[in-house]
Amino acid sequence: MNQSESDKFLRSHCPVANVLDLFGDKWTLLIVRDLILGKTRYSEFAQSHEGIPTNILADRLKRLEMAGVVVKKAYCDKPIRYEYELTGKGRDLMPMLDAMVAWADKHVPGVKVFPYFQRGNFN
Amino acid sequence: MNQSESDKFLRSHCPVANVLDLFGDKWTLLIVRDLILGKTRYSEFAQSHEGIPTNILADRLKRLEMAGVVVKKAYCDKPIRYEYELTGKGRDLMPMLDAMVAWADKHVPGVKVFPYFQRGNFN
DNA sequence: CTGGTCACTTGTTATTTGCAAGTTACCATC
DNA sequence: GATGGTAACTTGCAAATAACAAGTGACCAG
Repeated sequence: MNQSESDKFLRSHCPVANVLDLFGDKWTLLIVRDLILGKTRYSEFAQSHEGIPTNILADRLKRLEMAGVVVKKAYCDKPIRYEYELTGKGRDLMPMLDAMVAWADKHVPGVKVFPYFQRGNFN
Repeated sequence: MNQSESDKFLRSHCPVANVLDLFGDKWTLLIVRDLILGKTRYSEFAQSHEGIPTNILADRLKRLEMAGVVVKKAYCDKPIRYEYELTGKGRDLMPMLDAMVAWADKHVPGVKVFPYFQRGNFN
């Protein structure tokens, strides 16, 4: 999708709205979180505690790939198997996740911040 | 809602998942954005460029109020009219919005960062 | 008493989600 | 070589959610 094409579907030129167009749902950023935590495979994402439905997972991975946030590579030829990893664009989401973790840590009772996300690990 | 009650509905103890349970949709953070930009009334939120449907707006304001992110006050008795404003918990979302703005500014072509959100205005 | 504003609510249709099951392509064991 | 298992998906369908249009109630102004 080039810029003029994608422009046709922009809700607005607001940066917040544009982030929400890609990440504004209950699952997409959980996949990004898993990628940051070192997971790379479909089955690993599917096994995360929140229990993402597999059709949603496949759809979100496709969208993230199209958006250039992740890349899909074959890690095995026979049988063909894939792994996913964050691009630079994807890794640049870390400050956003960091801010989310900080907010939840302060305001949501009962959350457990896993070590990787503890404040200071992002930059 | 007390903690034991809310715990029953937690998808997980992950901070990211908890933020998404409240803000993981296409509209909620746009209302927060508008509040940060100084808007306070239902009609002002409804007039924002993205065109939020009014039933969604009413629903999201209710959820934000229940979550303690905004407070609703009468600014007029006859006829009774309300205005909304962010609580401390709501203002603490600013680093998250800031990170979203920074990401979009860097990675989404065609976004226009309004002055209030320019890097350095948050703290 | 007619028209207009504000803050919603209601009804209906369209879209998205959630869940279960099925598929394809292999490898490993009996 | 039949049975079972894993990985990475896809498909079908019911249920939940969202979008759009219209309606409501309480006022105020001319």
